[in-house]
Amino acid sequence: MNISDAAQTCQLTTKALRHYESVGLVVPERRPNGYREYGAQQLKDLSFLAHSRAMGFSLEECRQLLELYRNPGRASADVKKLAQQKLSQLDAQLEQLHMLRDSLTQWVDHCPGDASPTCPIIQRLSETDAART
Amino acid sequence: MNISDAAQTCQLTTKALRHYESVGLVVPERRPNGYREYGAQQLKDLSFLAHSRAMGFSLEECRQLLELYRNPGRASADVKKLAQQKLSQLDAQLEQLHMLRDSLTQWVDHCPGDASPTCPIIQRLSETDAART
DNA sequence: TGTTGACCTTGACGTTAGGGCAGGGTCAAG
DNA sequence: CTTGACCCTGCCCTAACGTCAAGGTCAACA
Repeated sequence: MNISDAAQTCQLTTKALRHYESVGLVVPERRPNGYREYGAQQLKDLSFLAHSRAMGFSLEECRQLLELYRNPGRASADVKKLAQQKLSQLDAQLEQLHMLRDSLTQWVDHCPGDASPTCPIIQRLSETDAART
Repeated sequence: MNISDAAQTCQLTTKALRHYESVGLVVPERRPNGYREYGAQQLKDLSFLAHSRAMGFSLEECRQLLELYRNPGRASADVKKLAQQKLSQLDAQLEQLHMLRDSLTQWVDHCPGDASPTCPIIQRLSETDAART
């Protein structure tokens, strides 16, 4: 299967597929004319990759997941560990973003939003250092 | 004030300050020897920038905020609009991350985490396309 | 047979917001 | 006069591709 068909099948772009090959994640065969030939196994790997990426895993994390996916002798504990790591990252990120959102929401609520220059948002951002809400 | 003192004062790095200058955000004077000289206004701008960055605004968004900050004739409505845009982005990102976290949490909960290769996480990631939780 | 248009190849550069390093100039203290 | 702590510019690096350019290949159609 050609690269663009493989890409469409797996909901990816041709550029992504070339990238995955360049970093050694999914390496297709080559036909005599130099065209990439994606086989059934590659297509499965690419789908797995696409789903892993969609779940927020980085390419390096995907590399580890893919290794486990390909290894029938894997231990589910290893998979779980990777997932839990990602979960921790997600939680940390969520906490951070929540705080930003809460602050920003308050600031927006207190901003008149009219033609006057007085604005609590600007004031907060310019405060040298003090108790900030 | 020298660049490293300015950086320390504003909780930034010298590299960041040089970067902000290179993109025209905060441009200090130069002394005869070529050293950057950060004045009171630059320090205020940099603090404002640091706080804006910490609130999740991109440098381009910071550029607009800085423009409003510097302009005494600004309308708070313009500031509010930028903040609301950022808020929308944050909400969208939070929603996305929440969904990821919820799915991942379920998958982790259902993974035995032992030495067996059977793992719902791997299974979910390799499903060609079906109803996924 | 020739030619077009759609596909494929590689390679280089752009993106964000700086980090890190190399090579070299400047300054203040001892 | 030297040493160490600064400062300067410029280049390459990050993640995960997107975009563009120049050129090779292929299948169909006149």
